[in-house]
Amino acid sequence: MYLSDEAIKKNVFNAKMMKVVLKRDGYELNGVEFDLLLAAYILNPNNTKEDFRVVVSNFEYDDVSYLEEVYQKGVKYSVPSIDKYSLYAVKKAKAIKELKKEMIKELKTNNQYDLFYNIELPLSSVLASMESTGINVDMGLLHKLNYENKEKIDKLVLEIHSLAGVEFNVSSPKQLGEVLFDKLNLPYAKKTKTGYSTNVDILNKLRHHHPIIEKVMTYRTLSKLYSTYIVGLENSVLSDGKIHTIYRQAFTSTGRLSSVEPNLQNIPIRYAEGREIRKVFIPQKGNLLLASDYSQIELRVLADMANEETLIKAFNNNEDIHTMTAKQIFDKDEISSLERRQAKAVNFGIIYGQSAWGLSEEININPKDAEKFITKYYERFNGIKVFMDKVVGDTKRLGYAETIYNRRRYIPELNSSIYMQREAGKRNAMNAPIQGSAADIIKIAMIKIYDEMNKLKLKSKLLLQIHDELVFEVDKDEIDLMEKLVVEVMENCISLKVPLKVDESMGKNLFETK
DNA sequence: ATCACTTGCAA
DNA sequence: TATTGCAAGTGAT
Ligand SMILES: [Mg+2]
Repeated sequence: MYLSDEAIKKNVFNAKMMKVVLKRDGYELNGVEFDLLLAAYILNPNNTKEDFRVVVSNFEYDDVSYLEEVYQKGVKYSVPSIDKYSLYAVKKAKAIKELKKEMIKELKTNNQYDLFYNIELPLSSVLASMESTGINVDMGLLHKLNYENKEKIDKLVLEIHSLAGVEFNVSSPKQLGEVLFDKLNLPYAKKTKTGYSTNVDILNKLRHHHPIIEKVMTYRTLSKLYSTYIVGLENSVLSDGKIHTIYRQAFTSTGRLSSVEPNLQNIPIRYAEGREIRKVFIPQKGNLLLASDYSQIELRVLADMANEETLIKAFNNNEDIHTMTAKQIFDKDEISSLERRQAKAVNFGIIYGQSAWGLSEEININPKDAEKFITKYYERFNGIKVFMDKVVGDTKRLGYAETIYNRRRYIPELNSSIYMQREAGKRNAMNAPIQGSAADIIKIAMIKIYDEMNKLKLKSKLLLQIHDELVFEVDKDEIDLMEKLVVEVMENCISLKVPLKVDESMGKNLFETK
């Protein structure tokens, strides 16, 4: 009753975790009006630890033990005695009580109370529900993929040893480097801190120099899939047959979420072999999966924030943005697929604050041409240029960059005496408002969708968030309703100078949704 | 055990 | 010398 009573207000540290743990034991937690973890994160997302003591230390408060003291480290880890834990709990409660007022005051001073109270706090309930629900997994298929991949990898290793004329650990970049560049004397030897570089860019250049290269590349692909996505996911399935990822809500410096144990925000999709993994993610009986993703949300956010006329017009006319960009920077009307690809890279680069050199490396052109593209881009999209210069200037002056919803990222590196750090600081400053505002927007959409689904007492569930995409488990009786509801809310949850566009796709597994 | 490093997966 | 992440395997400590 105390826990579930909305009218009894609670002040806590990490409401999301509390809700998930309590739910597991059959208790509901409602009425949270202050979460110190979230408040501290909003006040400064660089302070990113989840240890209570470490967080409050940033507010000059030290009368609480470190987690390590309460639980011990490593093998010595143990559940503390009741007395020890009680003291810890009471100290935490006291700290929350004492810090609450000044933290809320600071949030209000910064115009961040709305972000705290109306976005992050309600979002913690949405995320708790997503974590508790979990996503269903086809264990049989996962085991089958395990067997098939193991066989392929074993064969590849034998072939690679034979081609090398020596047995070695193919997974060791050190040993592989020595085989390729010392024993086989292949070109493009490039040093890293610890030895030769053997990453995919290097291997690609070596493709036609020796038949071992192709095999090594296939080995890399398959062993990545095997270790991280087949064995890794198998080990993450709980006794309910589901995977329950944990979202870190108070961690990234831009305001994005991240996903751990396992990370469900980096499931393969770009290449066919890896994409197969997606077939193991299936809905519960009587449901389908619905994936809804924002189209070009970061460029749309940029168009809005920079008030860039040409870009705004293009989005309002629902033009293909990369083709439009190509027309502008190449000064012509007919755009080849290569030119579109290059323009797409430029658009990406703009969001990341990329240099001409970086762009040239990315799309294999010479730095001079890359420089021309970028110059032309800023000429044709002058609003972007003005905006980026303003962001860097403001950030240097204020110490932080900010999003549409006043989320801050402090960037002290901008005043560093070291050139590289200053340059990195500029890129961080240019990227933070874009990536961060996109994160704000999808968070708002999640809250509104979750509220609406509860109001309508729907059986469907929000399962996953992948930065610009939401995945739902949709009851077969609610398909039409959910398709409409999700697009409607995602596209209209905020109003920018450009429309937001959402693509939806329904399927029997995560492979089919797209 | 823990850590730094390299590599590769996603938006 | 492109942003934000997580995690596996190796090899050193
Ligand atoms: Mg998208």
